Amino acid sequence: MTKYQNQTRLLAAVDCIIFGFDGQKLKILLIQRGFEPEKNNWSLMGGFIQADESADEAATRVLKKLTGLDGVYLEQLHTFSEPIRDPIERTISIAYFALIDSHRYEKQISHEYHPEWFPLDKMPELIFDHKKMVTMAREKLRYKASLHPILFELLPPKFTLPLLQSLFQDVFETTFDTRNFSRKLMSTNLLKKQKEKDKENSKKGAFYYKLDKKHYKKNFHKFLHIIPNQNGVV
Amino acid sequence: MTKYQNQTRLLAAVDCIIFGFDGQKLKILLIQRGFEPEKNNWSLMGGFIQADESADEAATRVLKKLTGLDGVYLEQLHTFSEPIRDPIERTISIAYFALIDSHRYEKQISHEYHPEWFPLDKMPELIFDHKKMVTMAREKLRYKASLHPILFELLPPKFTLPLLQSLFQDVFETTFDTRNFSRKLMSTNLLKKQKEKDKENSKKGAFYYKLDKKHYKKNFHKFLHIIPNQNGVV
DNA sequence: TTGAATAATTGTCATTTTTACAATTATCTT
DNA sequence: AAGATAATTGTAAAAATGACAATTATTCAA
Repeated sequence: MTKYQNQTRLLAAVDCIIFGFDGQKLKILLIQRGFEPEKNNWSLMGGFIQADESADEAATRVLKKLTGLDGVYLEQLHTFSEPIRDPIERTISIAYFALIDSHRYEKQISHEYHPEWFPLDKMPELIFDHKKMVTMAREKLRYKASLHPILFELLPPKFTLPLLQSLFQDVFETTFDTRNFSRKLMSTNLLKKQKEKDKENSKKGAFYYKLDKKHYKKNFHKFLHIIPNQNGVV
Repeated sequence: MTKYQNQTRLLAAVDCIIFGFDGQKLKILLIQRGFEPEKNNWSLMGGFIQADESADEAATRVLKKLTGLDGVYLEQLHTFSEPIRDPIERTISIAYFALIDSHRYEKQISHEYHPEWFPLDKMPELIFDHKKMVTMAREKLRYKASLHPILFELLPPKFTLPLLQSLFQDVFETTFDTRNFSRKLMSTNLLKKQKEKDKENSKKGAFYYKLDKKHYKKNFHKFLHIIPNQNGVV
């Protein structure tokens, strides 16, 4: 059979908004673009979709090329398709957001792209419409995190309650009452208390917790409202 | 500057999952495809993205072409990009879901595409991956509707509480206690009681309500949990 | 006119969840 | 042994939810 007639062909790319948490701040991973136009300017990690791969596969490939990581939380965010978003040639971009445990990442990073972590309030100018992508990713992260336990994807396998709370506080730009936060999280039955403590960050030490993986997968949909009034959350 | 070298160009289309409510059942609008392949088989309404338009614009155009309607609730759902989803030529499809007041629609329908409403449990076979799109759209509709007041988009400007409840019940495939449902909806302050009643459907008649548009836009994010336990909702 | 039929409307109480608020505990350092 | 630091834990009031059925407005027929 013949091809479709008289239609516009265009390029399709993926771009990844990669979130990480270093124990202090939520950050995103940016690279310096390696080719023209906008060569050496800050950009999301991305790449063109190849003839034999889906967008999901392309995003997974691109993410692995940069971080070396498999099995990363990756979710399609939105497709950006303004005709002139890329000045060289029409390219639509399917944006994905990824959540990674930055400790795992440190060991395997590819330095080929000059990647760097930026706190969200200290991001440089970005090429094309990447700023808009980041904004949308951030909104979606908040939205999902207020309903589903996705923020655990940013943490190492063992983590303390104070660390967990500081992550939530940073994501939502607010503070929580320790007692209420702890109770809420415990009520999910997602956390398994360990016997060891983390003694690095305090004298008393804080108990480690692990995620109950089975419970996590089973109850991903029925999480809870972390944020009482979702002001400004999309 | 020269174009990007050695990359695959492909076609980009939009497909619309159009939901409507006729007072009885939630339905979706399907058409019979007008060209090969799969000519005359049931399909979502769609079209190729043109050179000068974004995906949003394409979806709006396609929707208007079929329904004649402007200002319809339209939201990007997901991009489908399997390499072989269209056997003729590689085409990625950006799927949108639309919510329309089917009363408005009836007056302006285009019969060029042989459109027909189908209840969700009586859909015919669909071409390509359109079944998957519908499934995802339905999940997203439930998900959003349990958190945000989007179902009003399916109703005429004036509607009764019994009608509203039957819509919710159909979407969530459950029943609600009338007293609790009413209390919950009233607590949103989204509804303005009218003085007239609908006498068509009962002897006593049910009061009409209108949506408080200002409140609606302002508080779209802070709706409520209609569904007590979101079992099976994504 | 009255009574029966139909469907809409409204109220209460027990339970659960949420929120606000501070004292106690474990450990290290001096 | 005392002081410093940060983690851990409890309780009571308020709000939201869930489970339950009686009352009301209207029409139609006797």
